[in-house]
Formats: sequence, structure tokens, C-alpha cells
Amino acid sequence: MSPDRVEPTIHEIRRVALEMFATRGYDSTSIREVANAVGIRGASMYHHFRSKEEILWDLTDTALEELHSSWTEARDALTTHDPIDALRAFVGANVRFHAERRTAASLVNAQLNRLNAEHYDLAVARRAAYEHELTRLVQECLDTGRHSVVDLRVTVFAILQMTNAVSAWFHPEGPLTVDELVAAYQSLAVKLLA
Amino acid sequence: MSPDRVEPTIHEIRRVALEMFATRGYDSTSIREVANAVGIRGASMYHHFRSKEEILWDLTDTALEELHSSWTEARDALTTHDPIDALRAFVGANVRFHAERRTAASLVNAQLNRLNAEHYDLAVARRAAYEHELTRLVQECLDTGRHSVVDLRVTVFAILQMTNAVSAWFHPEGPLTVDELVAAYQSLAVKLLA
DNA sequence: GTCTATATATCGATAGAC
DNA sequence: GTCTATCGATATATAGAC
Repeated sequence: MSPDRVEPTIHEIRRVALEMFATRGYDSTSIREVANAVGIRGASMYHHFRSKEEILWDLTDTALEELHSSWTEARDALTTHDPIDALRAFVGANVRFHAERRTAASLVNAQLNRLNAEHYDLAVARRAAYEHELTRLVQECLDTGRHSVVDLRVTVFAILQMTNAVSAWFHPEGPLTVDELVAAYQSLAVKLLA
Repeated sequence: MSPDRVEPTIHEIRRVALEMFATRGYDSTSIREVANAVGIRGASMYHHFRSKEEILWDLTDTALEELHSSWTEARDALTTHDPIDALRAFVGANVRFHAERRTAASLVNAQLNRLNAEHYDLAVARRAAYEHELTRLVQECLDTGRHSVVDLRVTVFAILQMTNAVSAWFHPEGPLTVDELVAAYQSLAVKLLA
């Protein structure tokens, strides 16, 4: 009763390619391997994408879009004007994204430099804008006079990088739930501004 | 007066291979490219190394050794038994290594999974031992009763990852000296245990 | 210790049948 | 929309001359 063959959806191809690119690396994953993993031949991949790099850009573009909207949605849900609350919202959204969308986050964290020059510049610019959002939030916390840091740039990098790394080590089966993870990192981020 | 040809030393080959592997990635760097960069043909590389992976392991092994000794030397220079001083020494050594030996650190941070299974296991075990040293130091700080954290494991990861990332963005020509960088991260690390 | 030449494998991508 | 067959480029690695 099972069909002899099931053609993969474009959604399925994207999902498998993301998983393989993120875990094995873009260079170490061939078009043929992705194709075989979804049950088709390598040549058939070119019906869905014009090149291997187009797949990487498609996945990266989507991941960057999701990362950005995870923050804007958290920002729009804020009910106070306390800059520390905004900082906690940013850190929470960032940690949640890197925990729940681990492969997409890993791709953005590790495979950007495999994009072509044009797409690489686009991706770096969007990451820089995201980073600038956090810089602005931290600066607002400092402006209240109730917080201080040795170096603003180092502090912003520290918050971003300690939370981004979540995608590399967190596993849902581990001892911590995502909510506990979020709370732990929010606590750390606020401590950094003490 | 200049010689017609200068044969590269093994030291030179290692230095160039490290630079190229760390910046372009191991998979994206061919034996021929490394060879040409030091002025010889690809085939001649096999007089110095038995395989491409042997080069990567040679460089990784050396980098891990340097990372370990940077900490043991800082530890042996300690003059107090204050666990916070030990933590500051660990963070200082780690930041200094990731700033002054950026390419070696980047190799360890990003190219470990290109090693063969045997070497990968060795490298991961040594990184785990290094991480355990920091866990022990943080635990000693907590044992004094003067510090606290939400989650020990998350805090240790945060300290490691915010400092390891230095190798990816720091440039000696930038606004911060290495000493200022070290001081900024030592301050951040101690704040995390407040 | 480096060279030329080459074996062998795999890559991204294309042509054209079905 | 997938297939077989294949092109052209490039990869690691080896053989053997100098």
C-alpha cells in the first residue's frame, strides 16, 4: 500500500540541506549527498536550485530573517521602558533562537564565509545591524547611571558570543529546559553591567 | 645577489599552513595552495608530511599544547590562594592566548571536526580537560560563599566562549591593547560570579 | 628536497531522454 | 521532476627522475 516512490518537497530538501551543512560543514557536504539523503539523484537537485551556493544563501537568508524577527517580536511585547527589561528581552530571544533553531543558528555562526562575495556582504551587514541593536540597548542601560562596564564593545561582544555559542552545545535532552537556559543567560547578561 | 631559490623550512611551511587553514578553512585550502605559498610544488609537500590531515593534526596538537601551557605557567606564577585570583589568571591567560595566537586559536575553535576520528577524540578530550580546570576554579570561588551563579555549567561555558571568541574579532591595530583586553575580560568574568 | 607526470576519486554542473 | 551519462575542473596522493 506504500507508494513506490515519494518525491521530496522543497521544504524537505531545505531541511535536510540545512542539517547537513550545519553539522558537517558546507564544503564537506556534496550536492549528491544532500540529494541521496532526500531520495533523489544529484542532478535532480538542479531542478530546485541553480547552484549549491544558492542553497546556502537561501538557508542563510531565512535564518537571518528568523533571528531578526525573534528580537522584534520580543521587543514589541515589552510593557515597560526599563532598558534592563529590553536587554533581558534581547538576550532571551537570542538564547531561545540559538537553542530552538540550533542548526539554522550554527549555519549563520560558522558558514557565512562560504557565501559568494555579494551574499557575504549582505549577511555581514545584517549581522552588524543586529549587533548594533544590542549595543544601543546596553548604551541605554549605561545612560541611566545605574550600570557600568570597562569597555562597551567588549561587553557587547561578550553577551553576543556567550549566547550564540548555545547553538553549539545545547541539547533539548540535557538537564536544562530552554526556559531555564534563557533565565540563566539573562542573569549573566545583567551581571555583566553591574 | 639574491639566491635563485630558497627552500622553505618546515617551520615556514607550518606557519603558512596554519595561516591558510585558519583563515580560509581546512577544506577550502588545498595542498597545492600551501605549497605554492611557500614556493614549492604540491608534490614536494609530501616530503614533509605524509598527508594533509597530518598537517592539520600537527598544527592542532601544537596549538592545544600552547594553550595548556599558557594556563599552567600563569597558575605557577600565582602568589596567593585566593580563588578569584586564580580565576583572573585563567581568564587572563586564555584571553592573551586568543589575542596573541589568533590563528592557532581559530584553528582549534573551528577546524577540529576536520580531524580524523582518532585525532578528533584526542583533541576533544584535551579541550574537555582544559574546560574542567575552569570548572574547578569557578567551583572554588563558589565554595567561599562570597559568590553565586544560577547554573555552574552555563557560567563556565559563558566565560570560555566569550573569551575564545577574541580570536575571531581582535586585531592588534584596533583601539585596545592586549593588556586592556585582558583587564576588560577579567572584569567581566568576576562580575559573572557576583 | 624538489621536480614532472600521473593515478584515482570526487566535485559542481549540464544535456537530453523519459 | 527525476533520470543516466558525462564534461571539465580540481582534489589527495604516488612514482620515479634529477
